[in-house]
Amino acid sequence: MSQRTAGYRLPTDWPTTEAEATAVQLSLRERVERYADESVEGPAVGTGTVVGVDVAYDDERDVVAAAAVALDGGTLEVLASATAVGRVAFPYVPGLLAFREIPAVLGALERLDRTPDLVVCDGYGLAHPRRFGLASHLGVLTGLPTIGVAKNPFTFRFEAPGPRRGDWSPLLDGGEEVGRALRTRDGVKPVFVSVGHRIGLAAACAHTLALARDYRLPESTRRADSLCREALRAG
DNA sequence: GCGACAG
DNA sequence: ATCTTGTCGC
Repeated sequence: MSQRTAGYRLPTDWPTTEAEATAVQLSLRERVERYADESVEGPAVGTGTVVGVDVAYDDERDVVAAAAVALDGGTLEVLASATAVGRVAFPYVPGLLAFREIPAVLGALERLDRTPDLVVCDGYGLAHPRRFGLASHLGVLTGLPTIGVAKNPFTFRFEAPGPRRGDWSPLLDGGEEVGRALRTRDGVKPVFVSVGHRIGLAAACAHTLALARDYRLPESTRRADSLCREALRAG
């Protein structure tokens, strides 16, 4: 026992400075469960409940809105969704995105009446300056399997993958492979996949391809993106 | 010191 | 992230 029964909760000591935030990352990264790249452990592809999370901001009003959308991993149909609106908890600082997004994301997950088999984040996991991006952080705080699917290569390098859907190339930080540039649509620019918690890199890419069946981005993040924007207007 | 920099 | 219409192309 002890996966979670009482909901997700935000640590009471949420950082307010960059130094504190960085220290938290260095500490929590020890708690990430890493699987081998080709590991078949973790959530099965094409089944179960996949949850996409995303956040939208209105810096004018200092308001943030998050959304969590649960999809059927096989049909990609929406099963349930939830949103949370609050105050911006941290400024945007490259490498510290999690401190800005996670408070609101946990609120939305809390209100979601489903237990995710996998959570898909809009951003990075392992592919991070300190190997502890948004997806890694959310995974550690919730205990759930997580992956990060980003739209930009951040500070990393990569050779263009082949032109077809499914083609990929290593995403590199120096000589270390921290993720993959994965083509989800023929002839369209790739997305950048990295593992968060309790999943391997090949499985993370397989899930991404299954979710990005009709568009470049995973259906989970597309639904979460539109929903949090809608919630931002309303809230 | 300068430039780059997930969302 | 966000400011923002139409438009070229399959």
